Amino acid sequence: MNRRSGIETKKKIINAAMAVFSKQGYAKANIREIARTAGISVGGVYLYFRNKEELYLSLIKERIEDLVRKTELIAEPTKSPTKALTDFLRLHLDYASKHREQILLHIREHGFTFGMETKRQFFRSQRKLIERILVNGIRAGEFRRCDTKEMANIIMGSLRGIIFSMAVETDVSVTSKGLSEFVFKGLLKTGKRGE
Amino acid sequence: MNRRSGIETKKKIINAAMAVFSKQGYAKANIREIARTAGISVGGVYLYFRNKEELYLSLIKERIEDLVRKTELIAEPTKSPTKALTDFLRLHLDYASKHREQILLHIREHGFTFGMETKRQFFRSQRKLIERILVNGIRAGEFRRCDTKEMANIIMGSLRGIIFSMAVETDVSVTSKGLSEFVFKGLLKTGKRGE
Amino acid sequence: MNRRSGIETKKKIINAAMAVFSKQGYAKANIREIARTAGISVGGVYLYFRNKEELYLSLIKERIEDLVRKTELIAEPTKSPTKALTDFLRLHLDYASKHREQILLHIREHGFTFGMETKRQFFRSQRKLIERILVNGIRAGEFRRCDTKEMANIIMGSLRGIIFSMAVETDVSVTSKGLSEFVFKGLLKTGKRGE
Amino acid sequence: MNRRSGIETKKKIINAAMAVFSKQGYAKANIREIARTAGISVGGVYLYFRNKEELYLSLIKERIEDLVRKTELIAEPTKSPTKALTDFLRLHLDYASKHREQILLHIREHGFTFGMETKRQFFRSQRKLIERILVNGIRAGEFRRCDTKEMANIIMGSLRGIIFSMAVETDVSVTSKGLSEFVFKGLLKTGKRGE
DNA sequence: TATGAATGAGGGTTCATTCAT
DNA sequence: CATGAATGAACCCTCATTCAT
Repeated sequence: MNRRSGIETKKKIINAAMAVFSKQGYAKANIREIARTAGISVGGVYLYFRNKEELYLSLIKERIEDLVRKTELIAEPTKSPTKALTDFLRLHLDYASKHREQILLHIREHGFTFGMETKRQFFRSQRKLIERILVNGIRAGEFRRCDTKEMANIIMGSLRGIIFSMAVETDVSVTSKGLSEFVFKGLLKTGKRGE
Repeated sequence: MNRRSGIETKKKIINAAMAVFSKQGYAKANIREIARTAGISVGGVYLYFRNKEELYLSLIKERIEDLVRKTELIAEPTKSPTKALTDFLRLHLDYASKHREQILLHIREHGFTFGMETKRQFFRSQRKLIERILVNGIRAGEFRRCDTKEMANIIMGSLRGIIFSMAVETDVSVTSKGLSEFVFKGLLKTGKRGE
Repeated sequence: MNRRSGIETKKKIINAAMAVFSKQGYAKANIREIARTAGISVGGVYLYFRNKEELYLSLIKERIEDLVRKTELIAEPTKSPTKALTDFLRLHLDYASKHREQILLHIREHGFTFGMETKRQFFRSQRKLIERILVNGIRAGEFRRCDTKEMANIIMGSLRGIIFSMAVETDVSVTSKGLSEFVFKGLLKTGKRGE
Repeated sequence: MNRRSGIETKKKIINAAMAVFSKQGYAKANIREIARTAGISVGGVYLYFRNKEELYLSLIKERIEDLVRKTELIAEPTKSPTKALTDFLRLHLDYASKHREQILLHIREHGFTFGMETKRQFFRSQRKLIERILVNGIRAGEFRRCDTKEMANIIMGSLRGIIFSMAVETDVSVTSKGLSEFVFKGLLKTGKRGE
C-alpha cells in the first residue's frame, strides 16, 4: 500500500478512537473495539500508534490545536471588545455543537488521565485571551470595572459549564445570543442598578 | 468487631472510596487500593457493599441528597429573588470548596457510568429551582424580562462550569461575591445599556 | 449451654450440611449457607468440626456405617440365598428412597473428593457380601453356575445404577419386586432357554 | 497463528479440559490448570470458549451426540431383539472403556450442574430405545412378558451403574458377554423356574 | 459455647500488547 | 503494511478459616 492509504488508515483509526473513547471513557474503551470500528485489525492500530495512551493523546492534541488557532484570530486588537467577546462565545458554542463527541471525551477525562497538561494549558490560554479582551473593554470604557482575572475565570467557567451541560444532557439548550446577552447585561433591570 | 466498629469500618471504606474514585475515576479505581487506603482487607469491603458499583452509587447518592435538601430551603417564597439567587450561588460554591473530591467524582463520571439518572435528576431539580426564582424575580420587577428556561440553563451551566474549573484546576478561584455581581449586572457599564 | 444442647447443635449442623452438600456438591457448597440453614453462626460450625472436609467426611461415614450394619444382618448363613439376595436388594432400594439426599451427595462426589477410600471399601464390602450369597446359592443348587466375582460386580453395579437413576431423575421408578424378578429370571422366556 | 493452528489449539484445550474436569469436577477445576495442561496461556482459552461453562458444555454435548448416533443404528427393526439388546449393551460397554474420562465427567456432574437437560434427554432416549426392543422381543415371543417401562429403567440403570463402577473403581470389570448372559437368563437355574 | 467481622489466597475473566506469518 | 492468535498481568469477587468479644 502506498503512503496515501497509510494516511487514510490513520484517519480511520482516529475517528474510531474518538467515537469509542468518548462513548466509553479512556479506561473502559478497548483497542479491539476501536480496531473493529475502524475496520482494521488489532495489530494494525499499533502500526500507527505506539500504544493506547499515545492514541488518546493524539486525539486530544489534534482537536485542541485546531480550536486554539481559531480563537487566536478573534481577539485581534482592532476589534471592539464587545464584538470580540461575542465572537469568542459563539465560536466555542458552535465548535461544541459540531464536536459533541470531542467535548464528552474532553470533559470526561479532564484533569484525570494523562494529557492533563495539554488541557490545562488550553484553558489557561483561553482565560488569558478573555482577560485581554476584558482589559481592552474596560480601558475602552465599554465594560464596567472589575477584577479581570476573576471575571475571566467566571466567563471561561460559565462557557465551559454550559457546553458541558449541553453535551451531557439532551434537554439543555443555550443560544449564543442568549448567552451573550446574559454575559453583557446580567439579570437585573436597568432601573434597579445603583451604579 | 461489634456493631460500633462495623459502622466505623463502613465509614473508613466510604472515605477511602471517595478518595480513590475521585482520583482515578470509576473504571481505573481498584478495590484493592480502596481496601488498602481504608486500612482493611479486600474481603472486608464486600462485607459492606455488594460490589464496586454499589459502593460507587452509595457515594453519589449520599452527598447529592444532602445538597438537595439544603438547596430546597433557599427558594422559600418570602425571600427576595435577588437574595434567594445570591444564597443559591453561595451555597453551591461553599459546598464545592468543602467537597472537592466529591465534585471531581461527580463531574468525572457524569452521565457516563451508572447513576446517570440520579445525577440528571439532580441538575434538573436545580434548574427548576433557579427558574422559579427567575419567574418570581421578573414578576417582582427585580429581574429583566428573559427566556427563563434558557436563562436557568445558562446560570446552572455557569455555576457548574465554574465549580468544575475550580475543582480541576488549582489556579482558578472565584468568590461568590464576584460571581453574584456578574450574574446580576453583567459586564457592561450602566450607561452603555440601551434598554 | 449444657452437653445436651451441644449434641443438638451438632445434629442441626449435620442435617444442614447434608442438605446443602447434596444440593450443591462439595466444592460449591459454602459454610455460610450451612450455618444459616442450621440456624447458627459461621464460627459455630467450627466448634464442632475442624473444617469443611471433616464435616463432609463425618456425613459420609455416619450414614455408610449405618447401612453397612444393616446389610450384614442379611447374609446370615441360615437364610436361603434367594431370600438373602431379595432382602439385600430391597434393603438398598428402601434405604435409597428414604435418603435421597444422601444418595445424591454420595454419587456426586464418589471417588473424586476425599473420603474415596471409605466409599471404595463400602462398595467392596457389598460386592463381597453378594459374592458370598452367590457362592452359597450355587452350592445350594439355587443359582446357575457363573463367574461369581463378575456376577457380583454386575449385580452391585446394577443396583447402584438403578438407585442413581431414581435419585437423579424424577421419572424413573423401579420396584424391588420388579428388580428381583429381573435379577433372578432375566429377560428370556423359559421355553427359549437351551440350558 | 493461521487457521490450522487455531483448530489444533482448540483441540488441545478440549483434551485438557476433559482431563481436568473429569479429575476435579466442574467446580474445583480451574481454567489456569486447563490452560497449563493444554500448554497455552490463560487468555488463550477464552479465544475459543466464551467461559468455563461453555467449555464444559461443549465437552458434554460433543461426545453425547456421537454416542446417540451410534445407538440409533442398533435398534433397526429387522434385527432380532436379542441381538439388538446384546449389541446395545456391548456398544455402551465398549464406549465406556474407550472414554473413561468422559464417563467420569458425565456421571460426576449428572443432573447437578447445567447441561442437565442434555443429559436427561440422553438417558430418556436410551430408555425409550430399550423399551422398543423389549416390546419387539415380547411380541416376537423371545422375551417373557413384563412391565416394559420398568424393565427398561432397570436395564438402563444397570448398564449405567456398571459403567459407573468400572470407571470409578479400578478393580471392577464386567465383560459384555457376562452382562448379556445375566440380562437374558438371570440368576436362577432353569429347572428352578416355575413359569 | 457462641458470634460475626475480618482476612487473604485463589478463581474467572478481560485486554493491552506482541509477533509469526 | 497487515493480520489475529497468543500472552500474562491485573481486575473483581468469593469463601474457608480465624479470633476478639
